[in-house]
Amino acid sequence: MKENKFISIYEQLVDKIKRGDWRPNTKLPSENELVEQYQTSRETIRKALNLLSQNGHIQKMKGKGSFVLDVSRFDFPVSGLVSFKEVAEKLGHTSTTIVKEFELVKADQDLCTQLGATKKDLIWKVVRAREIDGEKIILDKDFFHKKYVPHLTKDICKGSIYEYLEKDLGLKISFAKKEISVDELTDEDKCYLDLKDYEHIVVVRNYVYLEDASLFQYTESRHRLDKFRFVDFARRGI
Amino acid sequence: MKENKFISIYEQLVDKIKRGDWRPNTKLPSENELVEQYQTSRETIRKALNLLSQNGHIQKMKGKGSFVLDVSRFDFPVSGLVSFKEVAEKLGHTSTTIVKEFELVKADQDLCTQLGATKKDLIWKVVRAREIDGEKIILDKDFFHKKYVPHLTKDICKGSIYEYLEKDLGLKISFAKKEISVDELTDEDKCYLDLKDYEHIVVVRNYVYLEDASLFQYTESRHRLDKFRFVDFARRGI
DNA sequence: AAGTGGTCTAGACCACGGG
DNA sequence: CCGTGGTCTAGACCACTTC
Repeated sequence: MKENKFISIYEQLVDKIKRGDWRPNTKLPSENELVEQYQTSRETIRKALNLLSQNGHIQKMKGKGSFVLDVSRFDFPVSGLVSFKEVAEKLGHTSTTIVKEFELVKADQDLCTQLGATKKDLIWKVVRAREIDGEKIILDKDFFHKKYVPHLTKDICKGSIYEYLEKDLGLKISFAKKEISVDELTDEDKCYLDLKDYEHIVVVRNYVYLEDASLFQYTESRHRLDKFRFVDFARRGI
Repeated sequence: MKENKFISIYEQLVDKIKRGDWRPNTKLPSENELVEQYQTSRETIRKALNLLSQNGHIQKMKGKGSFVLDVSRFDFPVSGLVSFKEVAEKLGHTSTTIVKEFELVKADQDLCTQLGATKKDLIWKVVRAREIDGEKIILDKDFFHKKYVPHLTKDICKGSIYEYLEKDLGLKISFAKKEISVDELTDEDKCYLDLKDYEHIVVVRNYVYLEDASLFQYTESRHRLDKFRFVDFARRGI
C-alpha cells in the first residue's frame, strides 16, 4: 500500500499524540527538528502539521511552535458529524436496520428538484428504519441516480450502502451539502417509527456530489427529536 | 494593506468566477498558465487554487484540470453555517435584539463544566432575545471569561458582541465546536420568547477557542422549532 | 540575536487522462 | 505521447516571540 509521505508522517504524529508520547499542552519538536527526524523537506513536514491542525490535534503559533491540543475536551471525534447511530454503536448499543422500501422509480417532481434529475431518469429509492435498543428512531430515505449505481440489492441495503458505493463501485465522493431543519411528522414517519407523542421530527437533508461535481445522491435522515445530536468542529479559514 | 500573494490571487480568481468571466462547468487555465499570468511560482498558484476548492468554487481533477462549480445550486453561502437570523437579514426582514440580562456572575457548577472555569472566576452573562418580523424566536445566552473580556457594556450587547471581540479587542478565534440537539422548553424560554404551543426547542451549543487554544466563550442559541435552519458544506478531507 | 512558523521560489518526478 | 494536477525538494526571506 503506497502512501504519500506527508500522510504517512501525519499518521505517525497522530499515533504519538494518541499514545501520549506528547502530552496535551506540550510543544512538538520544531519543524526543522522534524525535518531531521523524518529525513524529509520542510514543506512536507508542514503539510503533515497542517493536517494535524485541521483535524484539531495541534495548534500552531507563529514564533512559538506547535502545541498538542487537549482533545479529551472535544468528547467525540474531532471532525465531521456524529449521528446518534454512530454514537450508539460506539457505546456498544444494539442497532439494526430494517429495509422498508426498495424499488426503482421514475423521478417525480419533488425528486427532480432535489436530485437535479429529469422526468425520464430512473432512481433507486431506499427507505430504511434504524432501530436502536429496540426503538425505531431514525428513518433514512436514500435516492440514487441509477446511471451511477446500475446494480443494487436489498441485501446491500441491509448493510452499508455507503461502503458498497465507495469500496465496491469505486465512486469517489468529493463534497456534500447538509441542511438541518425541524419538520412536522408525515404519515410515513408515523407508520415506520416509534415516535412516542412527539409532533415534530429533525430532518437532515444531504446532497452528495461526486468528483466530477455531479449530484448523484440525495438522502433524507429523519431523527426522533429526543435522540438527535449533531457535532461539528470547525477551524477558522480565510 | 499588505496581503499574502496567494490570498490576493485567490480573491482575483473568485472575482473572475463571480463576474462570470469563467462560466460554471468550464475549465480554468492550467496551473502553468496561471503561473505565467500572475508571474509567480506554481506552489503559490496551487495554494490559491486549494482555497478555491476548499470554499466550493472549483473542482480539481487530476489529469484533466480545474473546473468551475455551479455554485448557484448551493443556494446559500457555500461554507459554514447559516442561521435563520442571517437568512432573514439577507432577505431584508426586520430584526431587533433585546438584551434581557446583562451581568457579571460567579461561575456555578454548570458553567464550570461548560467553560472550564473554576468557582472563583468571574463570567459575563448576556441573555438576548432576537425578534424577527415581530416575533421573538431566538434566545441567545452568551458566557465569556472576564479575564479575556475585561470591559463590556449593555450597548455593545445590543450590537454585535462578536465584532467587538474580534475587531475592537483583537481577540483571535481559532476554532469552535458546535453541538445541535432538541431540548425541552425551560421557563426562561417561555418567558422570553414567542413560542406558540411548541413543547421543544432547538439548542445550538457553541464552544469557542482562542488562538492559544483556551476556551473563552460558551454560547447557547435556542431557536423556535419552525424557524430553525442549519446549512453545512463539507469537502472530503483525509 | 536566535529560534519559530508563514510565505515564496524554481525545479524535479510522478500518476492520471486523453488523443 | 503530451498536458494535467499531486508530491517532494532545497533554499531563501519574512514576521513574530523569547531571551
